Amino acid sequence: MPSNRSVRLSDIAAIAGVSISTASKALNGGDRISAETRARVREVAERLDFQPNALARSFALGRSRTIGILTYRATSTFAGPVLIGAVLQLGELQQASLVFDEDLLVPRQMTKSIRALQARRIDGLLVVGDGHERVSHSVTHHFGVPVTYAFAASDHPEDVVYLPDNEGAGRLATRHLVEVGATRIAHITGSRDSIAARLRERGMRAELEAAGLKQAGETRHGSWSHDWGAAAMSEMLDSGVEIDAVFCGNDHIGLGVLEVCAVRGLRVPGDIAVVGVDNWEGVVLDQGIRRLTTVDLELQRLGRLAAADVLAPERAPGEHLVAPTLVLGPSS
Amino acid sequence: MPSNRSVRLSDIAAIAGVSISTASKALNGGDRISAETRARVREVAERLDFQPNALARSFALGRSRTIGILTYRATSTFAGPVLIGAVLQLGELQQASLVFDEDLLVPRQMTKSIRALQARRIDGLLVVGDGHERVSHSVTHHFGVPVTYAFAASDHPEDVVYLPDNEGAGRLATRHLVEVGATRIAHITGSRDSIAARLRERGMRAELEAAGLKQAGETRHGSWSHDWGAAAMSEMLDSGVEIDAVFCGNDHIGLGVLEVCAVRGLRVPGDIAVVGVDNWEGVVLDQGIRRLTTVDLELQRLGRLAAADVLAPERAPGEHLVAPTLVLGPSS
DNA sequence: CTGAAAGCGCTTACAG
DNA sequence: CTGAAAGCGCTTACAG
Repeated sequence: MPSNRSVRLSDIAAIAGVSISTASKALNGGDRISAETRARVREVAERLDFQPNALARSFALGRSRTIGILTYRATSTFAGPVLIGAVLQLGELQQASLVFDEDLLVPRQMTKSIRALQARRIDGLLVVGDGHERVSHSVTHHFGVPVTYAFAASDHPEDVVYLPDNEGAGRLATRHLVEVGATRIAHITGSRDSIAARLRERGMRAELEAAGLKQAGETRHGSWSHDWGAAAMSEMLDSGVEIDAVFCGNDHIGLGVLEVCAVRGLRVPGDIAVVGVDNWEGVVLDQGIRRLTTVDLELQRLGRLAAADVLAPERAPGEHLVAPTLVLGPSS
Repeated sequence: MPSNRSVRLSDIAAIAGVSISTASKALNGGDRISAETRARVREVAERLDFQPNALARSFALGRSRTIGILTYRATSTFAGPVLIGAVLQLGELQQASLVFDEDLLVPRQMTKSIRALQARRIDGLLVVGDGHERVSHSVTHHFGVPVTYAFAASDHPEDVVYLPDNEGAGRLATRHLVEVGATRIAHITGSRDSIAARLRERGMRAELEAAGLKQAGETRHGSWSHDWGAAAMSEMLDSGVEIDAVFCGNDHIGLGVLEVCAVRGLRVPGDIAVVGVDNWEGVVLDQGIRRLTTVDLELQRLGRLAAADVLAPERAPGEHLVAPTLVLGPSS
């Protein structure tokens, strides 16, 4: 029963026999107050289950405890986890989220969203993008409150930006393959134009070099699909390149590679070890059974970190890369 | 530039040469006011880009324009889209979301979340569950504001509940198969204990009956996996049951079925038409190319509808089923 | 139709 | 250490 619907600070003060200002200080921990007064007020507040009216508090302090979230395609496969991580993190920090899904490149829409967010007196703003491939116009200068970019590259170098560490993902996958004994590692990946693909490849190269290894064959660029993975793997095997592992640019490609291995009677990981990227649940798990070793870019955690950053007392400008994790499966 | 940071209603009033109360009435559309006064005030407000302080407004009206969201496993595959739909819908309605992810069955956690939400003076509450299989304890009586349940069965019959129409999904899939000419429709699905599985099957039965058809063979219950789909399909074909279509309880099963068809040289949909359920992007799409006809339970829309319901002036108690949609692919 | 005044429930200098 | 008072910026009866 919500019996405390209307317990006010003034009630607490009256019962404790102090003024409202003293009661306020007692509860909020100011310093010029006697220990016994504080204890008495707190005891009364506790007993009456006092919950300070958040509306009045916000009004008095000028802080809304609401963070704006400006999203571009919130429903896309990869932006979804970022958004969910953000709203969960904000909730844990007792902050509400005011979410607008807009295309940051359309000035008209932006203006409308920006005005609405300003009117709501948000305490900070989180911009959630749709990955590496798209640069967002910086909106930081429109706001007098902290702005953080998550999963979005901003065009302003002083902005605080959180991105997945795609290069780190390539390093992590490759180091793992080296550690399980692979020495002839091939690479099949997505579009040549993709920034993420390039970064993952670069990470692989760095790690190969560190291990004193050479890449097996040339990188095969194509699409991010199962069919491309299968086609490229077939070609590669037919070409006679000797390989004992494949680092795949994403999970779909990885599954295509696995399929070709199965058809050709190659044992995985005995003959060929395979690692993907994304840890995309629907792709990589079949009713809880994992089919592929993969690298998780930790997008939900990225959302959480970026959201917490908006409220952090100290914020460092520039890019923050979120460390990926390796998820072991039967393919390595 | 946020030059309007401190334009207040009193500024507008002063410039327009009216009192604050008159200015307020002019902007908020009260009736006892002259047309010219209203026009003049509005013109001034427009010119100065006046944005009423949402904090003051909330305080005066006692409405926070914030909706609480109580989630159980917000990050699960199916609850995610519901949550995203909800926060996007609320944003469009200018409502902030205060999200707590808690297990509704753990009283301790609940109590804490409920108190925090009450303290924030939320205007309404949305409970987001994790599907049909789990019944949530009703929390409605803890709140003096509207409570709606999304993707969650409540144990109180008067609660307002939004659920996917699993029976409708079974009907929709079956009707489609009938319409494309199937007459011997088999059913492979998940666990016998699953409520969703039972409802989908019931929908199929109803539609078969309506079409004057009999199900081909018995329903095969197993897991929701690709491997089960393949195994069950193989068995079924070996058993000699004549079939020209399979209604699959989910997409993974559907893909398993497709795989067996491919191996056995059965043309899809020429020899056998296949329909799944879920429209799970990673499963059913390969880089934009669809592999399966499926039924989409419209979970994101469910989240939107439930969120809008919290704020609706009239709310109908009981279950609201959200209509599924058919998504055509190459398998039917 | 218009405006003076009270009220929403806190916080925070400031005087005592 | 404590309390009276002003202030946060709106809305809303109510008197005129």
